[in-house]
Amino acid sequence: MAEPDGTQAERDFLAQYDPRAFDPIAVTVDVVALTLRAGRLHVLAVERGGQPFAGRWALPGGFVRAGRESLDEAAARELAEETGLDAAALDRVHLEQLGSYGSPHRDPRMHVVSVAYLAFAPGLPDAQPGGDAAGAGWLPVEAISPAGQPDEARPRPFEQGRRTGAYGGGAGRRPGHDGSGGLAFDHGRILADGLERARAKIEYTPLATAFLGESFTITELREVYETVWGAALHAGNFHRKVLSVPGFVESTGETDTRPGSRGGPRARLYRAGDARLLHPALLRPDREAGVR
Amino acid sequence: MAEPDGTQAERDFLAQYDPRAFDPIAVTVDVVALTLRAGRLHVLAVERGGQPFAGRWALPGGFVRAGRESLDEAAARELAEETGLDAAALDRVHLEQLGSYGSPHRDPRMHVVSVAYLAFAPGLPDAQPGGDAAGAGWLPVEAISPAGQPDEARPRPFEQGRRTGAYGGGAGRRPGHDGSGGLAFDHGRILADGLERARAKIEYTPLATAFLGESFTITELREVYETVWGAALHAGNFHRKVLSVPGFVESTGETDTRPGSRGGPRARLYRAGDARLLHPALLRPDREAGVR
DNA sequence: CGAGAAATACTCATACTGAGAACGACATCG
DNA sequence: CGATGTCGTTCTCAGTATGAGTATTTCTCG
Repeated sequence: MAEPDGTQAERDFLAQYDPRAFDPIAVTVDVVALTLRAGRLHVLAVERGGQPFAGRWALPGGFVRAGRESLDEAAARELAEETGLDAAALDRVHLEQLGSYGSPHRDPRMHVVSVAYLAFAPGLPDAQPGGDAAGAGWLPVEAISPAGQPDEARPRPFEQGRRTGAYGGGAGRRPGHDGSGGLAFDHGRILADGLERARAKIEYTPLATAFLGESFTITELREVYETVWGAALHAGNFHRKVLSVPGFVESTGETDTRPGSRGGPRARLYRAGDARLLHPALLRPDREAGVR
Repeated sequence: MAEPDGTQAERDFLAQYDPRAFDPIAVTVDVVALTLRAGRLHVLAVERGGQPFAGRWALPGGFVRAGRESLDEAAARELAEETGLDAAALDRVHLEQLGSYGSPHRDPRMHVVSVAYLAFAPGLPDAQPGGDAAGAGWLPVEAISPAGQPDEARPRPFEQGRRTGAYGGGAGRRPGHDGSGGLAFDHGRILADGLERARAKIEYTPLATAFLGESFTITELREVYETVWGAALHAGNFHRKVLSVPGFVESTGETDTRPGSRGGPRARLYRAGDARLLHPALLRPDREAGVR
């Protein structure tokens, strides 16, 4: 970048655009962090301590530290604070910018522009309250977002062994159940946008693997797609497709040691390949052609 | 939305996050407005009047009016100011959010978060300086953005009749030719992101028609794709494809009256259909599978 | 009028997709 | 232990989409 002509520029600028007088807009980052727990899609949420929306769930987020961090850094910091993950664990989390929300009255206190981020995380431990939040936890998305699940019904019965306790972490109370069922501010909208982005993104990128551990079976990968898309997929065709797309997954040469829950052979294990884009893409079933 | 408990909240908030002391971040919108002129992709740019980057080209943009407009409204306003279009003409312009840019020092004066928008416009009249810009004009993207054109070479000779004067509008000077060839601030990066988004977006949406007038020929539509993608397409296959995707275009029943430049029959005319998404999509040639 | 160019249509080989079936490994139940 | 059912994996087959090339007709230009 070129060097500015500091003094002169600064004088002009500040005279015309004094932040206090003309531009009292706050900038925050909010994170839609998604993970899979017990075969259901969950989103990280915090319980608001103060007004407005006290006691309601909200997306984790906070103010960008002016002059000291980029938006990406702010999002990573907020995510780390709320999940309690260290840098190494965060490395395995995919984090991308989702979009910005800046209606003048989305926050009743002042004009706040929020830059939303979307995160895909493998199964994570219970969240922990960070910052000024009263509690934090993973919420099943279909419990909050009207657009949480696509039009379809639930994918299939799907009962995995482990605990089904959905509200992990901090508080034992269950805020957000005030009838609206929604998140604070416009976070319901942000979540819906994040979910749509996630559904679209796993079509043409290998990011579905970001929901899984180091190694996984094709069936586990298929369950990620089924859960995120909310639709059942043909197991045989999915298998063929995944193995035929170059760089999607690579074999570890090993076989799953865990016994299948209801019989069947031990599945082979794979790890994420080196592709950044899937070609050809895995398209969602239906999509009802054009018009929608 | 629920009603805030104003007073208490406001006290807490302001105590902790006084805009002046803790959060002097300015919020702007910048617009990557693309159009086709003489078979080449052009971007709307303004010549900077003051420091920093005085005399350099930059994307049109400006501060969001706190408490008075949303980000979308601010972007539409900036675009209207710079192009001089009225509301009716703007209606035919596609405008969508591109992403936000917030590195602490992207503007040397202070921390500025810029929300970038992407606009697709049909051939427009010369731009007019609006606001504090010294000049405004449509610049051929390959003249500025290193990533302006995809890896490929120029699509094909392509010489259309009219004036090739690229720098329309305001000033007769040609700023930006200081050796770097780039735009001010990080606008080169924003432009590159906008171009990539545009290339991707015309794959699965009918937005290529937004670069054309009310009615157009299949060949004109193909030229949009060729220009944006920077690659020649097979005319016959393109024709078959466009007509086979439901809702992409619909026939007007009429035939082009203008004589072809170098012979050939009069082409049939079409208008944009009602599809929002193309299915199946029109994929860019090659894309070199996975890894990239 | 003849050459060349362009709009559109057609052909053919190949690739990808959805649906279904086959087969063998494994668990659980009786 | 054997019957029964589940599940991972592979195959087959038909329908559809794609890339490349060619044919036909209608123009303009010289």
